[in-house]
Amino acid sequence: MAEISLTFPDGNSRSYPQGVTPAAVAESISKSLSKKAISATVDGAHWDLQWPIEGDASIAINTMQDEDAALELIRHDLAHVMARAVQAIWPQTKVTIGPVTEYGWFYDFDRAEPFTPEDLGQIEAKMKEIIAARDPVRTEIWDRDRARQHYADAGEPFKVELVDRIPEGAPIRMYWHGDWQDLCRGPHLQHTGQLPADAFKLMGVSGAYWFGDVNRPMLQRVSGVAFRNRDDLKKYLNFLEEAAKRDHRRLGREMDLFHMQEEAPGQVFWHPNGWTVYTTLQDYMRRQQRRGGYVEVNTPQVVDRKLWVASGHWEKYQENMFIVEVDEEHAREKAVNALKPMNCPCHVQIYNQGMKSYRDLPLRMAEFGSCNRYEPSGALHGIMRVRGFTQDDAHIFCTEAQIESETARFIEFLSRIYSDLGFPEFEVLFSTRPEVRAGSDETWDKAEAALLSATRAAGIEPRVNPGEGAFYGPKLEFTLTDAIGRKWQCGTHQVDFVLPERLDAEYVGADGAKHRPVMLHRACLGSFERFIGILIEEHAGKLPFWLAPRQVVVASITSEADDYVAEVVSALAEAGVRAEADMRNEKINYKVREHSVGKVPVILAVGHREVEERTVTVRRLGEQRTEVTALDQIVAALAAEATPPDLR
RNA sequence: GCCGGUGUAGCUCAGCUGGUAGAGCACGUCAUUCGUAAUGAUGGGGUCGGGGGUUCGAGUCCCUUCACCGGCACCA
Repeated sequence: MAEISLTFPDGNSRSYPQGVTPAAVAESISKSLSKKAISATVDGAHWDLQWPIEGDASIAINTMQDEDAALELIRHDLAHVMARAVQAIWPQTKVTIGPVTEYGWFYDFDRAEPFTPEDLGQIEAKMKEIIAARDPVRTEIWDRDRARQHYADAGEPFKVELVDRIPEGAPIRMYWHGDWQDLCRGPHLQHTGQLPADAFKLMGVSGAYWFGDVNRPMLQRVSGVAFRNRDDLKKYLNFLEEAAKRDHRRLGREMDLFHMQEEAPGQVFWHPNGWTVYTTLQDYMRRQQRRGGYVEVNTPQVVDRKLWVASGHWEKYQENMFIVEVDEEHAREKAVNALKPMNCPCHVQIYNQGMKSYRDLPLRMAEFGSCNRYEPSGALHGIMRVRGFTQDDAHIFCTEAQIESETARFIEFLSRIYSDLGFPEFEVLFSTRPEVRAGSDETWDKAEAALLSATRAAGIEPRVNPGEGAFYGPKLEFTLTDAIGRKWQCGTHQVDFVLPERLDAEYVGADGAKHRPVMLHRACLGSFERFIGILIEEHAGKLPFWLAPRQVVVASITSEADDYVAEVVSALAEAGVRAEADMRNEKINYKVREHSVGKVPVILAVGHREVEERTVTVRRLGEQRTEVTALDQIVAALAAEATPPDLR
């Protein structure tokens, strides 16, 4: 029999018969390794212990110490164990797919009855039984007809479809966990007893379309999380609790920033505190835009259908628009208007007033554009995904030759803003031409090259997202990562060849002839609503001092200090600090607690001593420590801190 | 939009198998003037998300509708 040579991680090689399995290799090394082994890595591929190795290769035997392999196997085997448990309890359930996710797995089932949250406990108990049974896992490769027939006989139509979808030439692997069988690409553990029975948890039930397609049946997804040990699971559950505490919907209420109500779903009622954050951020953006060479405009909310037809929105975006019909007395038919879902068509109207020359370009037109989109009800989420919002929007009208320099300029503009707002790091995604598109290949070549080279010139290598560009042009998307690792796409920069054409924008070139400008759609924050939501969650409500809605509370310890409290508050207000007095007849403990819960960054406590010495006792949010400081000193210090980053 | 869940006082939540709504916090009043995360007493506050039905009787059961939550789909 032919021999092959396997090279171990330490560099040593040994020869084995061709077709040897990693299980046998582990066995040949030591009894204990063969027990502990969970899988192998063969030439970089994750390899089942039962799969034969047919040629010379590098090999490493994985154990639970190898985190990546261990987590993948634990989660993947748990998916199978769960599906088995579900079919054991409800035999009529049809199985579909059960992949590994970031922290666990899910399995989609087809069953007439819905799973209830109470069912989860039962499923979990059954899973633990299966783990305790230490059932062996085995695998075979079948041919397509046999696999298809097997699933057809078993009444598993989804599996039949999966068999059909496996590409020609790829092995069709059948797996057994004990006597329970599933189609699976593997790899899997040796036996169910290798699963940690105390390190997983079922998290919930939800709906999911088969293959993500709205037109296909809706399945029931049961999902879980799993780790290598109980501590890791606990850590993860803790993390979820922490994330829940940062939830902007909860903090929005606790900090009295905004509320939402049934009568205006997906729209924000900004309270004084929240509106302070909003306007502070907007003031900052307005200064940045002026500095960045933009002109600011403002355009109508309710616009006649004619414009949306011309721009193409009526055809492509209508179901997302709020339509407003107006019955006018002498008109033949109702006037049909729509609330603007985007600002671009209106900006072109301003551009089109008067003849533009190439000397006017690039023309950077910004608007804090208030838009309304009829988002599907299921998409709404706090102030992050809403139906009424304001974008920090701008359109740059320029020539094709200016795309590159304007892109570079925008990336610089956005970098500074993100850095000021506490996000020095961001990722860039570059979406290239889709199948269906407007504009010539030559134009696309130029635009894509311009975006790419401008991004690279900024020292950023974008991740390419092939074919995901808009039909009207390629785009860059800018994504922030927050303090707990979640990603938020905020900024965007899109080239548009189509809208200037549709809305007939033109300029007179140096040659005296008329030309089409290119439009660049761009935003940094995206929408104020969403960005403020991100800021709240990023900082867990403890916003940077300059953005904090209530910056300072001056709290009296005894009512004899009231006059001095008022004096301190007005000194701070005079210096541009948002300060308020708390002269209520309450103990200082009570006041400190209340304002700490309200995330006020600085509490100044004053009693007899402070009145006499003209000082204040400073307590910063989250610190136990207090510090006595002279009044004029703290006023100057807080005034400096309250200054927005761009004015320092 | 789809699947599932939830909706009781401003907030967080209790209210068993139907018998006519309750706590803590918040708010008002009074007392207390207090040194860094809840002082005490006392008072007011709910057509139980909306509509319809079953029933002698509905917060509780049924239907319907709206909103929210978790996913899926969507985010040209």
